[in-house]
Amino acid sequence: MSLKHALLGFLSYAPMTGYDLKRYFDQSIHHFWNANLSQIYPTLSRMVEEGLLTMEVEHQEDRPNRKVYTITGVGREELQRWLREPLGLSPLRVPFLIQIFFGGSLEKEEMLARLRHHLALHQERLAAYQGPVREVLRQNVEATGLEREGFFWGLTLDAGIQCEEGWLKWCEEAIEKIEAMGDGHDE
Amino acid sequence: MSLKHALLGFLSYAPMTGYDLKRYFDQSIHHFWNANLSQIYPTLSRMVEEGLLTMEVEHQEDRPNRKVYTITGVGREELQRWLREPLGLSPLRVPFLIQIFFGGSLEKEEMLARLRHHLALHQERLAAYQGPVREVLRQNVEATGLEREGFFWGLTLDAGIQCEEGWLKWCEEAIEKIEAMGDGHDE
DNA sequence: GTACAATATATCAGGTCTTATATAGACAAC
DNA sequence: GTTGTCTATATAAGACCTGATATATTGTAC
Repeated sequence: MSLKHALLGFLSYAPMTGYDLKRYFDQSIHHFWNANLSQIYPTLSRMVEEGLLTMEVEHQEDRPNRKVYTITGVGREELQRWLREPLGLSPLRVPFLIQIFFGGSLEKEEMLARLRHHLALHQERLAAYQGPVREVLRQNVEATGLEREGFFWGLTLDAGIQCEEGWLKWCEEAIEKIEAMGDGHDE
Repeated sequence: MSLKHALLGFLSYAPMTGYDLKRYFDQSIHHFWNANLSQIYPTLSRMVEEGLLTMEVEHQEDRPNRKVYTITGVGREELQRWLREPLGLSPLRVPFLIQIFFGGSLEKEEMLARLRHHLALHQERLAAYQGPVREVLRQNVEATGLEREGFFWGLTLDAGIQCEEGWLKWCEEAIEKIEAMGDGHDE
């Protein structure tokens, strides 16, 4: 289970609450793995049962108590073990390509609209990766001083950018090909 | 729910059993959407309840009866509606990048091993897309005569290829960068 | 001729993830 | 002044998906 190991990873930097962890997810690995609080909380509880984490309650008066999670020795070992484990390729899940696959019955203009919309979404995402997302990463390296770690954080962002560039190129080529087609349902 | 619409898509070509549908999935959209039989069967049942499909049992003596599913008018309408619906970008889920992200604590050689392994997997997959997968697609177009549909089937395969090429480039660049690093745990 | 894989069909248990809901203070908008 | 949104914390219901299991025939390997 990858979520478990992502949580171990962040908790190997410092003890945190589920809410803190969610913020780290959103800030740093959101471009290749997301998680909801409603998924993080029960997973943390399970990890305590498994001995990977310990939990301490910090009382607060004005809002719900903070449950601070700390990684155990067993947790660190498990993280190290998993980091060395060879993983297969993760299957893709792209609903948009289902629309394309069965798009034979749509008119040419409708298909073009779909593709142009998708192109715009990927352009936006690419711009975010190259701008604000890269910037947050840089700030995190500066704030923590984790130079070596930061190098690998950057690598994952490079992967996201490479991916987006691939999608952009594909969208552009697909649009060209469809524009070159005859009108209506034939070519 | 995308699975539902993928099933509607295939059933818009011809009536089929769950088992048949699984074969189509594996043959044609496997590179961007997969589904198990254990997921397909209950989904088909639900779709009958929703009025999107009808089911007829064909008795067989030597093996379990065939349950043949046929798309209804309502089902066709729902498919057409969905094909025109703008979709957001699907979030990526790449466990391998979690390993990279938290890989700062691994030795250089261990990281290189991870990346080279991953590179080989993507090379394999790219070769499959360019060879056998493309060939099966061509045969399906020939067998069905669905020229226009085949064009869109091909587009989805192009997307898969583009994606794989992006990954290959990323892996190669990452390997170069890490090789250029000093030994041990620094810089 | 016996073991193993593939074809053909399907269910069930359980794990993962999403969506909706709950509480409560602070702060901004209008 | 009240509506909305943000910070901060968490649970519950249910949808979605994976992995294991079941059965019976046909074909392949040794």
